Amino acid sequence: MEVHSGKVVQLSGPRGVCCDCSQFQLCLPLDLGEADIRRLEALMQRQRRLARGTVLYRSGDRFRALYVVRTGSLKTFTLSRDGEAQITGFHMAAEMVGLDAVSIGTHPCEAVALESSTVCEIPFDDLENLSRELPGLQRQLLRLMSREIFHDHEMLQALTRRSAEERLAIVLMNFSRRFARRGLSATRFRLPMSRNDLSNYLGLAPETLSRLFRRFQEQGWLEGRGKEVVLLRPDAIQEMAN
Amino acid sequence: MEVHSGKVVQLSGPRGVCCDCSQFQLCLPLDLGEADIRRLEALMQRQRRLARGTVLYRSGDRFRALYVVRTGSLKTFTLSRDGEAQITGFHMAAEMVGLDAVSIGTHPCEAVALESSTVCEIPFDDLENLSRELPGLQRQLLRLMSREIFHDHEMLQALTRRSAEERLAIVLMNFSRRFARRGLSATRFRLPMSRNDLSNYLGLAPETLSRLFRRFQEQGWLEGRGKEVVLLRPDAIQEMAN
DNA sequence: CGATGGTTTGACTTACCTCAAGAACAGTGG
DNA sequence: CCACTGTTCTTGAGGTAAGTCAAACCATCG
Repeated sequence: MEVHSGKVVQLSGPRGVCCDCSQFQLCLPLDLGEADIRRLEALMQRQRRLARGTVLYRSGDRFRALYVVRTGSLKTFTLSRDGEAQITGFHMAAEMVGLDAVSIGTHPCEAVALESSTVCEIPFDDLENLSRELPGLQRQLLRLMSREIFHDHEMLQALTRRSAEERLAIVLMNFSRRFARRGLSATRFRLPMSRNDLSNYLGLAPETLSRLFRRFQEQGWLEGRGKEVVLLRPDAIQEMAN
Repeated sequence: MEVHSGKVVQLSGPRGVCCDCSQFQLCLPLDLGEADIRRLEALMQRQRRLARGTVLYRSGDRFRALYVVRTGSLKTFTLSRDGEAQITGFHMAAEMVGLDAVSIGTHPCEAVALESSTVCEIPFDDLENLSRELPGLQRQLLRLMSREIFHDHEMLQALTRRSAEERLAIVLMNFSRRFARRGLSATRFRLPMSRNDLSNYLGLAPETLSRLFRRFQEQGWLEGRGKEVVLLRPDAIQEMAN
């Protein structure tokens, strides 16, 4: 699962923030020369600030760029014919958004900031051109997409074969891993999304999710007030997630 | 959804069968010179025959090649810790298998022939190298992966927000479209997989699926004996699938 | 022919959803 | 700092879609 290996490429952007790639998955496993770094850097100059609730792109928008979350977090969701939303993913710092649009040229889902966030815009045409010259970059791009597929398959498995409480355990451990990857605590973190969003993502009613949180607390597995969560028995939760 | 446009590249393989690309999604939208066609062709020479039930690759196998289904059909599925299978997809002629392995270098799922089938093997390293020189090929590769993500998201939506009968309607129309795309009848076809596999894919108990088929027949929407299916009211089924 | 595995049917159970009503919370403005 | 309003979250009661279990049925196929 972890593709984070190899030399870390440190990029410093124009304002010294945008292109600090120590977290950004697209650069990480690359081993580029100074000149190549500059070129990749050039693609990532454009940065956008998003207030909570801001739409990054809408379903149906023309696909022009991929985005890397720099700070904060986003959710992506599809809207069915009758306006029902289905959340397809949450995207935290260092993660990429928009990969599902490459195929059809328009965004099949909508991306919205869950909190005040910043994202880095990468024009796709330019990225594609550059990746033609940098084999490592090309491979990494494919890897990211493949990883997305892999994740979706895990999610499919979870949503069909697992009980509600198993799903909660799975998603909790998933977040735990993603926070840990960024050097944050694996047992004490803040879920950036509402209970509603989370229940939607898990294919459950909000009421069911609420009851599950209570049950987990009664069992002494976690403590949570609001969005803050402390995992007291990560081993037990992991066991449940299997 | 349909990326099938542009000039059709006709390739004739060594035995005159392997590389007839009129159906193969990787070549379709390309506009290549004679020399390039030969090179792409060269990647696809290796063909494998699979008897029903034959394993193409196992979960955990080192990832070396992608496969294109030439005839017959395959299923792919993941195995959870405790041996439970979750079918992630059915793959018919002209469709590609193995894309989810690019990320981690090993196959995360297992591929098995549903009937006597043939597949075309494409060594991934070679494909990657060639795609560096042929921009159209590179883009098409990304597109295929993105389409897979798109499909998975649709599936996620179906499995969480839709009732059992809606799911059946969705999958029936999906197959209908895929058969039609290959020039076969959209209303009269043979489902290559067992009821068990189909129910697993839809996240339902086999019994539930059986009852659904009966209900659809009672309503005069379809007729089916065994794996043969005739859609009598595709409009109604489409309506249900929404 | 019986043996094997897939499929159907019926009776019963249950995990989760729905509905409805409070409770906690987050802004907003006084 | 406190009302006030709207929103999100929790809790309870009751219903139902789909799962489970068990048995009968039906195809292949040696």
